[in-house]
Amino acid sequence: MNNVELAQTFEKIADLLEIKGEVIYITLAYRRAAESLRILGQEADTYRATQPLTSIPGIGKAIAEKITELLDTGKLGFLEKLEAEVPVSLLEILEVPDVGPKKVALFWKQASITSLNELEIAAQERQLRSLPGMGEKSEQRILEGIAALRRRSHRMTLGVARPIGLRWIEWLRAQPCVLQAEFAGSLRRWRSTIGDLDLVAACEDPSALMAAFTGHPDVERVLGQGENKSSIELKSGLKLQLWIQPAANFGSLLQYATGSKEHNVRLRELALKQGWSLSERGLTSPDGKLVSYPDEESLYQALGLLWITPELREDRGEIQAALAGKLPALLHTSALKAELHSHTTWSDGVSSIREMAEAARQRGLKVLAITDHSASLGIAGGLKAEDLLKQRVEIDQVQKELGSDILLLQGSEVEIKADGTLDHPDEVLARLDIVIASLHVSLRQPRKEITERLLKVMRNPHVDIIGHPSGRLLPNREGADLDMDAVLTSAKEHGLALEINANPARLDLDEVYARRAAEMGIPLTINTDAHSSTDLDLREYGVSVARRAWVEPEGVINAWPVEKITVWLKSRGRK
DNA sequence: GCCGTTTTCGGCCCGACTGTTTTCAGTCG
Repeated sequence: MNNVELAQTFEKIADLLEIKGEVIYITLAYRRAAESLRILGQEADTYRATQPLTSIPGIGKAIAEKITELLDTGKLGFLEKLEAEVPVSLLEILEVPDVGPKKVALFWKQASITSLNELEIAAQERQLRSLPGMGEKSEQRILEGIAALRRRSHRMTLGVARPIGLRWIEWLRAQPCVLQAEFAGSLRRWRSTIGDLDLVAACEDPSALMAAFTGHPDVERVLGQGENKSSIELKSGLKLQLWIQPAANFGSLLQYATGSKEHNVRLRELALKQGWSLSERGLTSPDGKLVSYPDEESLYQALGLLWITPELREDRGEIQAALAGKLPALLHTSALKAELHSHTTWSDGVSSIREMAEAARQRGLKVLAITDHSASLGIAGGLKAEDLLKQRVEIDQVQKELGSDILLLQGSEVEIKADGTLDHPDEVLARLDIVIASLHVSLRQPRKEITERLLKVMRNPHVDIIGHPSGRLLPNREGADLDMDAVLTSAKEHGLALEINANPARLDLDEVYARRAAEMGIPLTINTDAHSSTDLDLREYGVSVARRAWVEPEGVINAWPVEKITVWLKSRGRK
């Protein structure tokens, strides 16, 4: 059982216990443990070989025993007993918006409803309104909720959400009373996928702004409307929330709406220890006096903290670090000097070598590696060995024309074939300036097989970088079922670099393994995998992964001085 | 169920909004 499966098991336990009516803090403990496992960056099975599971935050004696049972037997007696008490099909009802554990228990115990279909029929037949605490409106809301659930649009990638968020900010700032407006939530934290869009505004006439918001022409339904907070569903299915506060309190509001929820909980606990109570309205002193904060910096400062960049606000140690004055010095896009993964018209790119080089130079890059696909990736027009010789001539020519402003490297993104061999023979790889090996096909191989396939490639001394290691495609296609512990260990052993692919549909390595890799001292490389010159602007998405992974500039090859990059390549046997 | 520069027991974040209610419970973020 891997960490994701363990986490899902504990989330299921939490849901079932909540419906059962267990004390809320017990369910919270299971959820916290699940999250800890998700971000561990090392399989629990490997972890326990060197240190006790109870050293993981949020995991104590009871949950550690359950993990051990799951790892050793694949089963959990506690869960089996629980499932015999609480029907698992109730969990699908829990997904309905505005239906929580209390309502689920009510439907189950008082109306014998145990599935989504039964709930829908009962609502259609007007049987729910007679239950205690229910009425006509609640019944209608449940029918709407079921419909919303069925047409639910899945999470968006960051690359889709950012332009939408920016347009809404523009709209907000154009409204008459608005003094400040930002997007908040997971979009501001640069999470790789985004569910709903959270917006905040400072405005002295909130009711007018709320009316404009809920009356926007793109609105399909108004989900809620109040003085300080409203939420809408657009015709596209996207949900938006808007919070409004006076400008004097914009910092508290922005902080609150940015989250994450877990970060905010920790922050409030910290405030409480210092005798304050924290909310989106500001800090309340023990004698009930409310203090507002116009910006986030002053709010964090009031709690004795350095300002924490939104990317770190996930309750992964950032508050302790800020208290100790030891926040990481994170990477900025402007620090990137190199792009080591790009495609041109020689394979499936749309820009020429010259256009790519010019675009890279304009963006302040000092190194550009041209890494077109290898032959077997037929769909991408991959290059054969003889094509590489011809391409080298063109690269040399462009290099001569552009002079020393930018260093062009000839590389290849070599296909890792299903049997674990590479698409070019070693003598061809040896002639190149840099080699990326990537998985594109047969990603569904069983864990053992696909891990061994990748490890075999990593042992080849002519491979410098593993491109987008998992092969995932956001928001929906899972990556390969790799044993990442083994992959990271091998990268460390062979001095290989692992890529953080900056394409918002990839962001692969993800932040969990990027953090682990950096801790292990494995060099990371942030590349856009550009298929056009404008794709070079995707660098900021890759940087966001590194930032969320606490990676500092020294850990990223692209942020090294050019001389250090060439020294690294030489150390790998490149000329 | 977890955790400890107040505590190994007794705490564990906070407010807005909705609907059903005459003061509050449930849900959400």
